[in-house]
Amino acid sequence: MKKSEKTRQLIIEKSAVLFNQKGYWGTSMDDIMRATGLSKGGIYGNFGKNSQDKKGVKEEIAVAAFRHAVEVVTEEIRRRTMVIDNPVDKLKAVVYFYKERVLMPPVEGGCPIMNTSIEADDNQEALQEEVNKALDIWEHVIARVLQKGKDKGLVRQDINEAHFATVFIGTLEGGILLARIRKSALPFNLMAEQLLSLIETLKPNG
Amino acid sequence: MKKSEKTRQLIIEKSAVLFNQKGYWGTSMDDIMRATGLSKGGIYGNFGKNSQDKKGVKEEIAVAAFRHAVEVVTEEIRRRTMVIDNPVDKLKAVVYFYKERVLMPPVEGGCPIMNTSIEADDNQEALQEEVNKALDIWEHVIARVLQKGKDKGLVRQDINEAHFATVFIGTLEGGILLARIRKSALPFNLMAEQLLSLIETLKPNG
DNA sequence: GCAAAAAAAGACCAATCAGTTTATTTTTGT
DNA sequence: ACAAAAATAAACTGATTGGTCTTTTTTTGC
Repeated sequence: MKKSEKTRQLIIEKSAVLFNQKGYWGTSMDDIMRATGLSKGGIYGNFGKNSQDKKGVKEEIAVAAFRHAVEVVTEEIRRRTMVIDNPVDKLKAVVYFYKERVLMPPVEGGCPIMNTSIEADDNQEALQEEVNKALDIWEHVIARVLQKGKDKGLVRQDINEAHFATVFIGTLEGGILLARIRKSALPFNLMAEQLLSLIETLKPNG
Repeated sequence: MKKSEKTRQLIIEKSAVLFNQKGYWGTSMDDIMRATGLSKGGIYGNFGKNSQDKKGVKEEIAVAAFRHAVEVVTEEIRRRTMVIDNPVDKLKAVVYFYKERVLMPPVEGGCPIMNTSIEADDNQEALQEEVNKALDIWEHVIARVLQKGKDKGLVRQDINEAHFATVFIGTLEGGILLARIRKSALPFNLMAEQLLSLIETLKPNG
């Protein structure tokens, strides 16, 4: 790994936390310099290289940081759920994961999808698109789990996987939002209760 | 009504939209000047009056703007629901309202509670507190509707009003978030479906 | 180990930030 | 209608914004 790639990674990792905590407009290049210990040259020398001009380096970093933040979260969830075979238990494990971590999220600041989507300006198309991509992936992962469950006869055939995935994510996000406002896990736990009942209804012969 | 009060109201109304759309850090005093057609003097002359110095006028406006935005939303919902007596139908009407308005919200930019809570910095205690107050009121309103329903025998006695209120709001917010990311009402409608079923379970003798 | 290339430091830029101040206009109470 | 008071305009402040540029240092390929 070249030096520049290491530095790039450092910038991405440090700024991912900054952006997730303080938002895009609340984070300055100076913040990123301080967090990485780099100078202007160190930052601008590693970003904006492959584009005609360096206008928009901050947004370029924000996009890379967002991708990284999502990757960190998904990786932690993957670690927790990959050992679980049963699709119903797998989904429950995701809920349990969030129950443990709503107030101590993998990336400080909360859910990157929620934070980024809400703050992303209309002219920040790149960021908006990244958010949509991340959501697409999430929904597909859940839908695939359900499909496999159907194939094995562990999930009812009349379930619409895509629709279930949307409700699953929406309920989690709603719970995360309230828990963060209240600085308490209780609101999330109430949402989780609903979600766990909903997951139960996936089982056939119920 | 004195002139200054009219101007104050103008500033609050215009900046409520700005803050809800572009966020606190994304909105500048210049934006507010342009939106109101006022100069620096016009803005700073009407805010920061009752405090020792004028440091923090922007946040003072943001707090007033947030209160106003919440008031606009609640007023619209009140208009729609006050004619409904049955508590179950009343809650359903709230869901219907959001179904119609997720992509055309009373205040452009979406739900002020969601937007403000996510962007509000840790040092912006005033804003955080306003968000919590607004959420308190919302939860109490819903809880009171449920309590009245219990009194009339239209709602099951074993329902925890406060908990139900939290799940109600959380599900709405989760739906709003996804709908706004997708720029589509579909995700909200799926969440609304769940919520309407949940509301049905409030009925006794079910 | 050395020259070429890459990376980083840091001074610098114009633009913009929130906020202040003074001069002028408008509103107000009489 | 008029004087006092309130409201507003607009020039100004110093700090900070994202980004550029030149110089120095470090890494790289041989």
